[in-house]
Amino acid sequence: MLKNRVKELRARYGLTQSDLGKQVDVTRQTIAFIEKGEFSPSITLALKLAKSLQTNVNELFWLEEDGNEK
Amino acid sequence: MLKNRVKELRARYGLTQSDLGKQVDVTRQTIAFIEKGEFSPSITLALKLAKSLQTNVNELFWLEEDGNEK
DNA sequence: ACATTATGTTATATAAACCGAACATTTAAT
DNA sequence: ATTAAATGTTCGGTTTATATAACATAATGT
Repeated sequence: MLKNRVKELRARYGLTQSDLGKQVDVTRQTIAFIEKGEFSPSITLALKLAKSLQTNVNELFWLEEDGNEK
Repeated sequence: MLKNRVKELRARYGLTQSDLGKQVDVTRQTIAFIEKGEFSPSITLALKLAKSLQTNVNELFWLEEDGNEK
C-alpha cells in the first residue's frame, strides 16, 4: 500500500492544494486525490512534488506492506 | 525529461526483462518501455523496481531539464 | 543447422491517472 | 453574521500506463 507525506509537508510550507498544483502542473483535485491516497501518481509527478516540498521521493512516498500485497 | 538506470542495473544483476517484470508484477513489455524512456511509470512501480534493483527511487529515476520543461 | 531464449517492436484493448467544471462544506477573517 | 478562501467530492471527459498477443531478430547452446 502506497503512503505519502504530501499533506503534512504542504502544510509545513503553508501551501494550498492550488499552490502546489500550480507548481507541479496539475490541478488541485489531483493533489487532493494523492493526499487521500486514492491513486499512485507518475514518478515524474512524484519527483516534481518532492522538489517543491524540498525533500526526496523516498521520504515523500513509500510502500507499506500491511496484510495484502500481491 | 525523465531518465532512468533500469537497464544498467538490471544487467548488473543478470536479470532478464521477464525476470524483473515478474518480480515487480508487470510484463516484460512494460519493462522494455520504461527502459526506452517511453513512459513514466507509477511511483508504486518505481518503488518496486528500486527495491528489486537494490537501490532507491532517487538513484533509479531523475528529471533532466534540457531545454523544454513546461 | 536447429532449437531456445532474450530482446525489439507494433497493434489493440483496458484500467488508471489526470483535467475541467460544478457544487457543498469547512475554515478563517472581518 | 457574512464573506472569502480552502478543501471535499463527484461526474464526464481525455490521455497515458499497462496487459496481452503477435511477429521479427539476435544471441546461445546443442
